[in-house]
Amino acid sequence: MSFADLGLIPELLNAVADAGYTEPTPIQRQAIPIVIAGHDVMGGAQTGTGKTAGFTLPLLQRLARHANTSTSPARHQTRALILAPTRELAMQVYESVKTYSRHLPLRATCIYGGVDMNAQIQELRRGIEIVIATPGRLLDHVQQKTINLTQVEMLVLDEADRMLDMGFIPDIRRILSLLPANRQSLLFSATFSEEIKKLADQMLKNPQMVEVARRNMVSETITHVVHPVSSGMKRNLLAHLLRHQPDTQALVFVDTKLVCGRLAHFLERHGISADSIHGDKSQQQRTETLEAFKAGKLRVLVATDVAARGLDIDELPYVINFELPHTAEDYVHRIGRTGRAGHKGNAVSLVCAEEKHWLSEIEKLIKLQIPQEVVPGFEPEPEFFEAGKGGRGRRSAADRTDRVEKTEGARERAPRATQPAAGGKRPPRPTIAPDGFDFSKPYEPATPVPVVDTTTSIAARPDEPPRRGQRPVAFLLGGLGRK
DNA sequence: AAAAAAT
Repeated sequence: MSFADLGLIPELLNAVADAGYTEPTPIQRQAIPIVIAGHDVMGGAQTGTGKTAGFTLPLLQRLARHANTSTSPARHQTRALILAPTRELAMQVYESVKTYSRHLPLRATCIYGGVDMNAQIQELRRGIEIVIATPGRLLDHVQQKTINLTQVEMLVLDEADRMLDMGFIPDIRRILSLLPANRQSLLFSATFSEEIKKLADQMLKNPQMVEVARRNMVSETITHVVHPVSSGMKRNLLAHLLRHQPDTQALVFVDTKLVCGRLAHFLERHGISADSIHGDKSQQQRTETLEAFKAGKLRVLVATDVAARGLDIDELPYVINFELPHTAEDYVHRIGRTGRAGHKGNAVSLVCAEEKHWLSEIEKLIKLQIPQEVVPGFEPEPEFFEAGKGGRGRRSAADRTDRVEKTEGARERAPRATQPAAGGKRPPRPTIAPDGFDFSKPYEPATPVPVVDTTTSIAARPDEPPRRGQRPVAFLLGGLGRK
């Protein structure tokens, strides 16, 4: 089975060949002929299955039927609209459209927030057939009458479930009301809740179902592992793991924007090139950081769930859950950034006692018992191994205090600097960082990692998180505040 | 539970 067998026109076949693809993926085999035939599609595909090309190629072919000919009623009008939930995702679809449309006289542009509107307006004035957009900025253009959607022939809703989660429903409905009723619509979603079905009912006419096997929710080329660890030692363990895999890149997920930035700083201070990406960063920073990571200029990208879905990073070997996601579905999306297109991938999760509950939810969903490996020197709280304990529901203030003490205890037990032999060379002091990191540990990465002078850089940083001894107070206050 | 998205 080749792309030619799917009925694609030569211009598209050439573009596919230019991009180096030879064989269509299952979702492409299913979707391409259906879309070319003009049907609406309800697609149940995970990302990383070739979904984007699966709708981009036939969409271009439909538009190419009368591309910019003088007889075309919609010459240089917006004829296709693709909506995506995040800016990065929109950009990625745009790249795909650009790649496959290179031999066709069709123009595409990407419309999203966080950047200057004027450049987008100029671009739209040129006459653009294919617009890839996030909903908010698109509506902004609609309001300013800088885009006309009355000639749209094709609509794609990508990652529809995510759009729902993000509260985009009103925006989507609004956009739908602006489009001609006589159009072809494609809806892609990883899950099918009642709400998605409702949306599909309103949006699609006699849709054909396209679905890749449900059981392959999680790529089989991914190796999963859980490292039980106390919450206080997580970042040290992360640095430890990264130092033992010196040549690999890793995408590290955290739950909050605050932790995101701090963790990236922590890794940088420990000589591991890292940066962070989250929604509070400027769009320019987000774009640049992602580019740097994709280009291999950055070893570690610390991210919130802004990067959890759909992002395609070539041959990314490691996804690390620094914090376990609180829904099992998020786990599937996060680790879906690795093990793509048949490559091998590793999904590593650092799990403390409080997170055990989420772990069992995840294992239920992916129908897989994830092996647990305690890394020596980074043992978890004892309660991690106690059946039924850990993380279910809210914790009382007393519990929280207890947890802090346990965490501090774990730090006390962390390996101490070895005493220098009398008369021997003294290592620089202190060798134990305030956060408990032990610099004297005999790390021997295969290739040396650049060493930063952590003793001075830590002392010099005014924006450090609170030192030991202050933290329990904050925890206590938080606990009391709950009542 | 937090994050994402128009300003």
